[in-house]
Parts: sequence; C-alpha cells; structure tokens
Amino acid sequence: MIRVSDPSAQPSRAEQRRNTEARILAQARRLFAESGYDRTTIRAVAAAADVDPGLVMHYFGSKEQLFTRATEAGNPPLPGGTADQVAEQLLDRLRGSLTDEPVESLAVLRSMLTHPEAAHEVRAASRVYKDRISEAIPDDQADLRAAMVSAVLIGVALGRHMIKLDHLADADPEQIVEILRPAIRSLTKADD
Amino acid sequence: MIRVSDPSAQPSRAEQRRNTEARILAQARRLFAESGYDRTTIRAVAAAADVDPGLVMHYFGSKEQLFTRATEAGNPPLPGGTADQVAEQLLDRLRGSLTDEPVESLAVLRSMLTHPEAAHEVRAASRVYKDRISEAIPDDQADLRAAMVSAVLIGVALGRHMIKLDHLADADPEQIVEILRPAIRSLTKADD
DNA sequence: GCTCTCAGTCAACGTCCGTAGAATGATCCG
DNA sequence: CGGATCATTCTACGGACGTTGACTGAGAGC
Repeated sequence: MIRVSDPSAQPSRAEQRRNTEARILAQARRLFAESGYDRTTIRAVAAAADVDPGLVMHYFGSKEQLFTRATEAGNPPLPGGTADQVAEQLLDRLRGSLTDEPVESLAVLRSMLTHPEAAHEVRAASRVYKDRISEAIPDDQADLRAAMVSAVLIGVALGRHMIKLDHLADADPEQIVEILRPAIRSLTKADD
Repeated sequence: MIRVSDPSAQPSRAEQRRNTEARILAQARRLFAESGYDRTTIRAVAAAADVDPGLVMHYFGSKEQLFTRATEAGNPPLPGGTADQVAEQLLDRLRGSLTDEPVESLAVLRSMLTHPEAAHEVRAASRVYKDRISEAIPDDQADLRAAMVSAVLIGVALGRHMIKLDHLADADPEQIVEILRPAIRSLTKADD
C-alpha cells in the first residue's frame, strides 16, 4: 500500500503536520485580513484552527514570522508593453482584486498602516508596478506617476473592501473598471 | 486686575484645566496619528503630556472617548459648483493635505483599517464630497464616481504620508496635483 | 478662616497577551 | 519489540494594558 497516493489512508505524520500547518496558515490569513496584525492574537488563530497556541509558536516561531508566512504570496509580475497595454494590465489586476479578494493581500493591506513590515511589503509590491510603468512611459515623471498609480489602486481596493465606502462597496466591478480606465490612462501617459 | 485678560497672571483653576486638557489632546492626536488607535496607549499619552494616566481617564472617560475628542474637527464642506469647479476644489484640498498634514485627519486615516469608528468617520467625510460631486454631474453613476474620487484621494494621501511609497513620499505637492488633475477630471465628468 | 470643590496623583485590580518549557502520547524505524 | 522522534497539549511566567477608587493638596466662595 502506497500511503502517499492513497487518499483513503490515514495521513502519515508528515502529512498530518502539513495539514495542521496549512489549517493554521489559512486561519491566520483570514484573521489577519479581518482584524489586522495587532488585533489578531495567536490564541485566536490557534482556536480557529482548533489547535493549542503553543503549537503555533512551535511551528512558526513567533507571531511576526506567522504573519510573514501568512502573507507571502507575491503578485506575479506584469507582462509589460506599451503604455496603453500596461494600463490595461493594471485594470485587469484591479478587476481581479475587486471580485475574488486574495486574502493574503487583504491581510497585508489591513495591517499596512500600523505594522511596519506590512507597509514594507506594500512598498515592495508597488515597485513591481513602477518598473513596468517606467519602461512604458519615457518621462522624467515616470517614477512619480507609477507611485500614484499604485496609490490609486490601493485607494480603490481599500475603499471597497475595508472602509466600505458607500456605493463603492457593492458596485459592479466592471463598472468600476470602466470609470477608472480614463483616470489610469491619464496617469500612465507622459505630459498632457 | 482682570485675570482673564492678563497673560502674566497665574492661571485660574479653570484655565489650568483647559490647558492640561489641551495638552493631553494634542499629544493624543500626535500619537494616534503616528501609531494608530491600538498601539497608542493611554499611559503613553499621559506620559507625553506629563500627566498621570488616571487624569486622562478622569477628563475623557475612556480611551474610546479620548479618540473621538482627538479626531473631531470636521473638514469644512466644499463650496460646490460646476463639475470642473468641484474638481478644482478637490485638488485644492489634496494640495493642502499634501503639505501641512492636518494631524486630526492623520489620526483617523491611520486607524481606519483597524478601528471601526475611524472607518465610520472616513465614510462620513466621504459623503460630504459625494453630495457636491453628485450635484455637479447629473449622471446615474454620480454616486459611484464620487466614492471613487474619495478612494483616490485617500489612496494618494496614504501613499504619501503613511505607506511612504517611493517617489510619492517626497515629491513636490504641486507636481502631484498637476499629474492628478486629468484623473480627477475624468472621474468628475459624466460618460466618456 | 473654614469649608467645599476639584485638579491631579497613586496604587492596585483583573484581563489578555506573546512566549517558554516540560509533559504526553502516538507513530516511525531498526 | 523497543527506543527515538515528533505532533500536540498543558501550565505558567512576566509584562502591558484599560480602568477604578481612594487619596492629597491647593484654590474658590462665603
């Protein structure tokens, strides 16, 4: 009997550990996204994962490292291209984040104003955009424009998912994208 | 001798209380803006104001009420007008917030992702914008567009003051306003 | 001058937190 | 079968927090 490939078999010890670890990580992501770093306690994560708090420490070392593990995912880099192509790629990203909310991103966003490491991750993610945008628009303002694109996208995601601004929280994602398209295009174009 | 009008006189008891209260409020604003609601402790505020923690409770009742008092200020309502006029008023507001950072607003912004009441205050402030924008553009998308304007402005303020995005954190305010103008105008215009 | 008021201090409470370390018991391997 | 390994739990420490209530002492009003 081959344990690894038999789904009906009882899990091996290694499997069980992976399962437990994954369960803890999933609950950690959820709680970090809902409540942010400070208000999420290791005890609460452990309870949600039906596990002892000590086990969370045993596996992840500290709350800080748990947060790091829970939020590491990395948005894939943009393909790049012309200014208009980049703008459209950014709008695609936005559309995605408006519908199926990636929970790792929400955990980072929720904590970025009070937890320095979360803010650092946001800055790092923003640089990914910057590089593509700066390539596409050969302007001496390109870097600033790129940063403002990030700021705008962050603002819209925040307004929808966390602050829950009236009319934005429950609007049709496609409509949001349509309204925002000219704004993004104006930011990713040199001069005016 | 008229106590009230003589600045060299020792402060009356009432004056002294007002001074102390103001000192506590100023430090509370500063710390809430720097660290957010959760990470700001009453003990820290009291220490910064050179006062006993019990006194803060005595004057403000609770940490929650201290936060409310520290963040109440209210941005004045927009004058209103045509779509382009409203857009220009919004950009003026932005320019202001990019330079002399009103500390009450920063306290609210810093806490809005983790403290429900702060988020509520942001939603309330956003409605002020919404009303003027909706007046200016007779579109059935007006409410959504207004919310997105708020989201964009919040995103830029956040990116500059709190996340400190590269190139945005130390850019010239006027340049930011210029770059953002077409984007805001595209949002405050019906159709496209 | 004698109360009364009130700004301000002090010490303590109960609670919750992150974390440490010993204990337990099932599983793995030789 | 027997010992090593390791997933998991239990108990507890030390510190920080919001909040409370008793206390002190200087000014205000009569």
